[in-house]
Amino acid sequence: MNVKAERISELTVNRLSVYLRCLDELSAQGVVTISSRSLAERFSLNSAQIRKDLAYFGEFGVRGLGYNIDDLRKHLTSILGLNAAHRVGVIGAGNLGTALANYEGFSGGSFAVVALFDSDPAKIGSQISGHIPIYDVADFARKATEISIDIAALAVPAHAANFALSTVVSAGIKAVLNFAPIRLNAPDGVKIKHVDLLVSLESLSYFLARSPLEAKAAFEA
Amino acid sequence: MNVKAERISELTVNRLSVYLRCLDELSAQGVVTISSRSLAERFSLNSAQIRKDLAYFGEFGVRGLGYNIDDLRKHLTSILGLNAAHRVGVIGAGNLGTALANYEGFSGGSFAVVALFDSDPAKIGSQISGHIPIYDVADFARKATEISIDIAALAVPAHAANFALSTVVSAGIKAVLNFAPIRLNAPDGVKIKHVDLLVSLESLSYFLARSPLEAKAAFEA
DNA sequence: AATTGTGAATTCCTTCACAGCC
DNA sequence: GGCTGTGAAGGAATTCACAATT
Repeated sequence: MNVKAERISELTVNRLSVYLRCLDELSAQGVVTISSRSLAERFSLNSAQIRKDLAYFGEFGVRGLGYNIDDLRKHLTSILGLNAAHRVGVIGAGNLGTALANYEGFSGGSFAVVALFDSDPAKIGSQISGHIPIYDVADFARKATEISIDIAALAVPAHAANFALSTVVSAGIKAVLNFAPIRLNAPDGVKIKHVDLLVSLESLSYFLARSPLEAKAAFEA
Repeated sequence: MNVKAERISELTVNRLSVYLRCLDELSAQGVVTISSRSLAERFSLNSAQIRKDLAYFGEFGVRGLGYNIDDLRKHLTSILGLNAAHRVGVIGAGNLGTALANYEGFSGGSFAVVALFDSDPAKIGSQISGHIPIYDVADFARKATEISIDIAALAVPAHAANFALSTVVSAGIKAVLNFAPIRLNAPDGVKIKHVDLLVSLESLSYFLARSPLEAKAAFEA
């Protein structure tokens, strides 16, 4: 599948995911073909960027015509490893963990939250939405094998994140989505993606702090 | 404050946020001084990166000694615009919106969710955790002014995200945190940050799909 | 004529390496 | 001696621009 030996950058992979979602929507609208230019316009990207991103993996387009949407969707789905559904285990059955378990955005089908794990005896044994079980985090390794979890989401406070990480890593998990506002170091062979709300908010705050010029302009307008 | 006229990259700003949180922790532990090298080790970064990031804004260090932690915290807090608390309005009072309203990670104090907005009459008028009100999203502009919202978080399904964006933008909001899995285009003067769980998960999926190769390489080594 | 795929050019980001200072 | 601040070098990501193709 990976035609070029070259290492693919994370930025490229993230964009492929964005492209795929857009293609899904276009396909649902009955659009058959799209050019890199009109795809690029939807994300204010350069069209060469899109062609380069795709060209790492093969020649999916037709010169003069563009890309066949359903064909490209199949390729991207396969490249991103989305043919088989991934089974996500969430560590931490608090507000965030519960929201993840109920998140409708996953209904596309490639990801399913199959269990939550907590250390609170009051939560262990109950279920979210009547069908997603909450297990004891101490049983993570056994349950993860049993129910084939391949991605762990850490939805615990910062002080518990390192322990949660070592729990899932020693259970053999290779892919981790971390929501705790702390930088975790991935052991070799384990991929961690950080979703850090405080970084995002503080970056917005920086922008607001620096835009008095624009605010003033808007005020005078 | 911004000594250099140069434009600061988003990557730099994100890192400043990470540095600040680490400094807060060190300060709580009673550490007084830190060098760029030992700070860098905590994030597996290059120390020159940290010095460069800070040097955009001033000369905060002392040669031979490093940085005074409390001094640097004050500077970063000010640079990031965190002296005054930001008031966040959440559009969408579903699972995600509710989780945001209850999120303990904000308790640092710089951000407070002050209201939620929804279009569901069954939710409007009630409160989250007994103190955060849910208003009609149709009243957003009025309420936003009334309760001084300066950041909007979009916690709505993808199909509602564009409408939510135009609602908050026309109310004068300049900073938006978007959780909907769709790329929104920011109008001039408005900053949007995307928190896209599907992109993160699909990127993990890509890694999992490609790692048998690396596993094999590690085995052969 | 339109659009891809891609080498070359450019821009942006990171790292090196060292003068300057404590 | 140790560490910062920074110009220069190096590397990565993006954009340009055009030959190749339908």
